[in-house]
Amino acid sequence: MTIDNPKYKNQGIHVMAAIFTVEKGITKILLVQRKNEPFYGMWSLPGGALYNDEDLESGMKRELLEKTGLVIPNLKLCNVFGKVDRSPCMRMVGVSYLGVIDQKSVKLLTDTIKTSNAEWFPIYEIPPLAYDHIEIIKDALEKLREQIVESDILKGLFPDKFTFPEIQMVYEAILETKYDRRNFRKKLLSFDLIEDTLETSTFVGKRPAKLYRFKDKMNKKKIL
Amino acid sequence: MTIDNPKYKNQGIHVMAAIFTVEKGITKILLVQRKNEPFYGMWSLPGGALYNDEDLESGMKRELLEKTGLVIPNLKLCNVFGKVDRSPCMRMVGVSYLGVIDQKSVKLLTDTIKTSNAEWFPIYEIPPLAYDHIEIIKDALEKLREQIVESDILKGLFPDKFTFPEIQMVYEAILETKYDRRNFRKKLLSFDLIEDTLETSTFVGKRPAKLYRFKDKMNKKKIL
DNA sequence: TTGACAAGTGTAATAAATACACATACAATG
DNA sequence: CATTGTATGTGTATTTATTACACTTGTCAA
Repeated sequence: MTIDNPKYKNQGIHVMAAIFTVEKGITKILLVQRKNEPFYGMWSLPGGALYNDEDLESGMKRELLEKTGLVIPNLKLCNVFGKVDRSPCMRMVGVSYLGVIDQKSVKLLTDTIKTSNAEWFPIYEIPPLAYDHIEIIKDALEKLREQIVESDILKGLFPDKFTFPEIQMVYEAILETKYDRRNFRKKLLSFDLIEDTLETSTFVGKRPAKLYRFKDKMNKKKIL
Repeated sequence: MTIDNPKYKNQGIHVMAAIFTVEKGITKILLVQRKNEPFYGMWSLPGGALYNDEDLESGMKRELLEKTGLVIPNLKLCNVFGKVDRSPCMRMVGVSYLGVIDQKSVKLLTDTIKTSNAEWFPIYEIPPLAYDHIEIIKDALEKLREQIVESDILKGLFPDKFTFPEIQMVYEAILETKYDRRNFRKKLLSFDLIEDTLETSTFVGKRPAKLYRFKDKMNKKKIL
């Protein structure tokens, strides 16, 4: 195979990040506003073209930093989008990443070389998006819902310590359900993902809550 | 972004298929032998470069057909491999697919324009492979083990009818465990994936077994 | 008809998931 | 300083799912 064969020419790889947060019980996603054609002025997932000399994940991290200023600790490969017509200019295969972060702990860049804005949008108030990004978000949200069960992806939201009421609220927001306090605690502890810090949150005027943190190791899920 | 920017030039997409079968209790994978540099003479997963004018999955199907003669009914997107140095010539991002088929029901092409052979290899007797294909197989096998539980991916092995002893043997081969006959039957039926055909296998001289088939619809898995 | 062989089936014991209510720690107030 | 409000923490009984386990049935061949 040679680079000069027109069958293979003009291909590129696009990396995009679906970064979620939960704020006051509302699940939100990070979008940026485009400053260039195509899709000038429209909102889209942060991302861009992969360079030749960088790994996929490095490219994703660079793009995220350039367009939003964020560094996401727990970025996970999510999916591939390969329809011929998904990008109007050249042939781009899209690779999506999934991440979670605490909205309050970060400051977004709101003007960069390629974007004129960056904002968190509630997942039920997403504006019209560039490319096939709305499909990519739907897919990423599904994956997020699968992954918060028995994975440490929520470490992005709680890099440090958290209380049970806090993390339960996040589960309920993302999965759109309510759980019994006692059963939720029992279940989450059984996953062996988190541990007691022996500290308590000295806090708002009610009974203080115990503080937990994510463990380093992960547990294996058994099948059948 | 423009095609002339050298940062983005010389990228390509490689599609590869990890096609598994089970024969007499042995899990096997389909490999082809390369007829060209790089990796001349070595075995590899069937696959090749994506054309500009085809969707990812179409490209995968074309490559599979060209290199092995196979048409796999239930091909599933598996993973993406994006390390810079994974291909020695130009920058190629790899996309893997996962499939299952009945070895007995197909005839492999053993000489094509790019390959000099195609063979089923037991997963514990895989020869040295081109590129990072051994990693891709390990990953695909993990995914296969996840997917045969509560998905219809084994439809590829049993496009038509099958008996419980037959399908149990396949589960046991892939997952490398043994299951109790009664419990296995109860479990598989509870997934709501298969149905009784009301026929029996008129067969080898022992008690005839009932025949089942995969349903068309699938069931949803609940989380937490 | 009888024996060998693999297929079919049900139930008891154990483990997991669910439903549910009261006690406790802090802070603000009288 | 006692009382009240509020959100946190905890245990147990019930139901459901999983696991372990043994005998009966249909066909072929002797």
